[in-house]
Amino acid sequence: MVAVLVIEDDDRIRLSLTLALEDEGYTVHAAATAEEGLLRQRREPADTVLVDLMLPGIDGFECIRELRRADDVPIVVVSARDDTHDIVAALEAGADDYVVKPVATKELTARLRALRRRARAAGAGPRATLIGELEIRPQAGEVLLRGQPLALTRTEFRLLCELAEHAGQVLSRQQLLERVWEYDFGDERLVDVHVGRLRHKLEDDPGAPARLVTVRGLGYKLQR
Amino acid sequence: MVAVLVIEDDDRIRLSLTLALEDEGYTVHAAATAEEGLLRQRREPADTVLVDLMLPGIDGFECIRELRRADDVPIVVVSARDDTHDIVAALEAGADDYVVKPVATKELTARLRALRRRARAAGAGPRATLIGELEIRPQAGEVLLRGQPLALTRTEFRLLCELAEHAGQVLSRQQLLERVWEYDFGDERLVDVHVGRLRHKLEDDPGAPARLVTVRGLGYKLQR
DNA sequence: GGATTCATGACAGTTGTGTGACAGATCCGT
DNA sequence: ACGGATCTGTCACACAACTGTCATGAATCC
Repeated sequence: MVAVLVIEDDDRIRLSLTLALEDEGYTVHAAATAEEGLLRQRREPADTVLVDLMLPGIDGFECIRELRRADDVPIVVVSARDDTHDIVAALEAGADDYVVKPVATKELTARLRALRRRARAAGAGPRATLIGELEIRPQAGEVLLRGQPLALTRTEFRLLCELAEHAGQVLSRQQLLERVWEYDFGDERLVDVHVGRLRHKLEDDPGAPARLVTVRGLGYKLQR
Repeated sequence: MVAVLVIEDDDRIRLSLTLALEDEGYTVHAAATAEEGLLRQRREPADTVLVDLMLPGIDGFECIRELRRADDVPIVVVSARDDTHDIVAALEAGADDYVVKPVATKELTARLRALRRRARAAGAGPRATLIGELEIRPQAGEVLLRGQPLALTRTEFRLLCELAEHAGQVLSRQQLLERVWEYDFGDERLVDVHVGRLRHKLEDDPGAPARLVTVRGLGYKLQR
């Protein structure tokens, strides 16, 4: 299931894009503002983003830069025919491609396919996600707590990613060893140590963990 | 036997979905309201849920969020063709996929198969179940009493699971020893002690047990 | 009333978890 | 290549939580 995020303030254009893309078999996430689109992308990342340049509030350029900050999801800009200057600026801001209004469905889907193929060839990884007050950006290799970046080591980062991917579920030390360290056997206490170190960085009170909790006898769990 | 829960208020659509799915070999749990569906899913979890967005009382979105809270059962949304905004909202609420009315049986079963395949690949575990006011979530390693988490030890948790799996039936001390402790022999009084401890955590008045009752001469039983 | 069954508090041994110390590995700038 | 800083994995110890046993007394049965 391929998902496309459409950020477009004009209701009629947004709806027509949505229907056209759905007819082509895409799952469409629609947003009327950059803010809404960015939030949506954080919570449930699409595989490609289609963004109009003329938006109320945060404009298209800023929106592109913000999307880029999280990961390298392919971005297609939608612009008016004569905005050549804007198109250049958008590509500079980080967009990958553009289409001009009025949008021809055939052309749009062709470009989306091309972009996705390129992205896949480049080996696209997992997308950024938000869990509670934690934002994880695998591409950028960074984690934000309430918007503030956390300085995590690589192991801590991978451990957190693994826990985040199964947020709300308990992961055993064995599972974590296998997935984070790729050890098929080994000392499970290793996990404890790194969990402890991670807690010092992401818990307000490491003595009473609220986010990364221990489930005695079972393992660890990242609260949703 | 694969079970699908269908939550749909329109009698005709519900019936037609039920018949279509049964023809495809699914076991169908049908519910006309979100309340009924949620209850049903807790008591007798299906492998996939099909939910209409327009429901009386608790609406489809809330219903999706509630289902998600318990476990990661695949959820498919059924919506009217032009509810694109609603579809987006539903996916945001935690749905995995959607189909639009009128539902084509072929498409529906294809999507169900795809979802189930994905769920299996992700290694789905046992589903959450509800017994009276008790909710057991094996994946999250937690038990809720009226929505409040209970701090159970591992033995207590396993004992409760065993009793829950046969809720309403009496289990002898010997059976519990074998299944929870994997002792083929041993002191049956051990069970008494742990039942007592469990009662302190899940009975309102441990002196007069209402949920975990003893059947003198036979064993213990968890009330449905 | 005596026998049986069950509930419970106390207790000691066991297990599970958190953490600080440390030495080797790795990274990085010079 | 060198030296310092950071990171990683191991270990030992402390402490808290859990477990199983036992003794005692209450409830129930015959």
